[in-house]
Amino acid sequence: MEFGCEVDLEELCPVCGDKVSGYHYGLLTCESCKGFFKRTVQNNKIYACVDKQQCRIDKAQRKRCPFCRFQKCLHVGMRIEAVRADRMRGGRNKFGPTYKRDRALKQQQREAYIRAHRFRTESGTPVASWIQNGDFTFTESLNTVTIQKLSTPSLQSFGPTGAIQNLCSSASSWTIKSMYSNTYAGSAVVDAVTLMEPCDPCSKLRFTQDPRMPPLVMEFLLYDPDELQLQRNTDVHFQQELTGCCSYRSTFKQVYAMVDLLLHAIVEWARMSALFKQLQISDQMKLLHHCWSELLALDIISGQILYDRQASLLLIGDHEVELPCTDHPPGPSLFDLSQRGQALVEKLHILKVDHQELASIKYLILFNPAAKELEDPGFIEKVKLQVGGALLEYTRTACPQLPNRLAHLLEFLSELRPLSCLAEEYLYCRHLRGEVPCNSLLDEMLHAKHNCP
DNA sequence: CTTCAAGGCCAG
DNA sequence: CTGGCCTTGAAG
Repeated sequence: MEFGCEVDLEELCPVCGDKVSGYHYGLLTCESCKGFFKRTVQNNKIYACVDKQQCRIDKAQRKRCPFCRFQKCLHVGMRIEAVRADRMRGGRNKFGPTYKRDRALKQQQREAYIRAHRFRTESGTPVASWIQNGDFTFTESLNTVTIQKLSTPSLQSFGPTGAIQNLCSSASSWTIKSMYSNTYAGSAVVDAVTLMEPCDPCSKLRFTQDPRMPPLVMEFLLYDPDELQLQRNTDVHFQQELTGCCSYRSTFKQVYAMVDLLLHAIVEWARMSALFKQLQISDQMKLLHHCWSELLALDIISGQILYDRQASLLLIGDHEVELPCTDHPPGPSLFDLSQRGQALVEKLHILKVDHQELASIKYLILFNPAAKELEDPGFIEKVKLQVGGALLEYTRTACPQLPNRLAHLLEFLSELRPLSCLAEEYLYCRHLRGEVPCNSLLDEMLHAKHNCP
């Protein structure tokens, strides 16, 4: 109420743009499209388009072509299987949890918006101007996302769908899980809470002055752990763990300790994310097991970009590890890895990538619907699209002279992947030789990848 | 108990 | 056939 022109994030029906009346058959739609979809499916209706099957569907014209209207219903993600074959009334269906998460996601979006609003108002930026800029166009990606790929309306598919199966297995060793219950007592002694306390907003306030920064990107930036926080913890860690450790193997011991420390930071960072919290624990683990090496590689590369870490050295602050070139066993060498990493660092330097972009890219890596056996890939896909949309919005406004900037960032991502695979292979080779400390987070990550078929 | 997304009803 | 409003009933 404090701002008369408060932008209401009121939803519009993704089919026709009319006012939404609630969740119907998988997503927020208006009452009329709900009824239309129900009638079509219940009565097995087959429509035909008299034109080119690409009629525009809006509130005024939605009655004109039921064929295209139904196509659009399917395209935006309305679910045939949510129409009950037995016509039973009342109660709840299996989409209940999906609706709940979607609501939470939207709530998160609203909060980010309000926070952004407050920052901008406090920093004296006229509010009205950026509201008029349509700062929230990226949220449209939520509505236009195709949840289910249905090329043609198939009205016969009423049978049990089994689309979401409970494939969850809890057979692995779960160091992450123990972190989840706050009883982790592994080798890397890290106070996980202090590691991830939100950064002092003032230190990043200068970034929030830009009135056009998408709220989601600002949120990512504000909650991105910074170098000082990591360093504080590594100081403690190294004093405790590595004093007097200067034998020839200590270099690798340090690498593993550092990797483990970074992995802890990564897991904690993810866990603190409001978007990530919406997922079931099993999906959280699957995502982390799937992308840990990419996030690790990105962390190391980001350190060089953002904090100008020395190129030939690894990891954090004062605890840099010198790379030996005499790394002869089979598999990739640390030297190879650093060479390839360096190439990517160069690339990011040329791109002049900034903290906002790096913080957002981490979410693109984390929310990867390609991770295996996810319970709710649809939600993860949605988040990915949302993050991508916010990043696109950000790059467009921050760098209007480079309209293809997002494509370059995504290209970087596609090049990061093979590097992270190589790094994983490297660590796995060393793991096979018994060099990776048991019960470490790294140990768990390597097992999760290589034990699962 | 309340919620809210299903199905049902019926004037237009 | 449409779409606004009503009834239902499992989940929380």
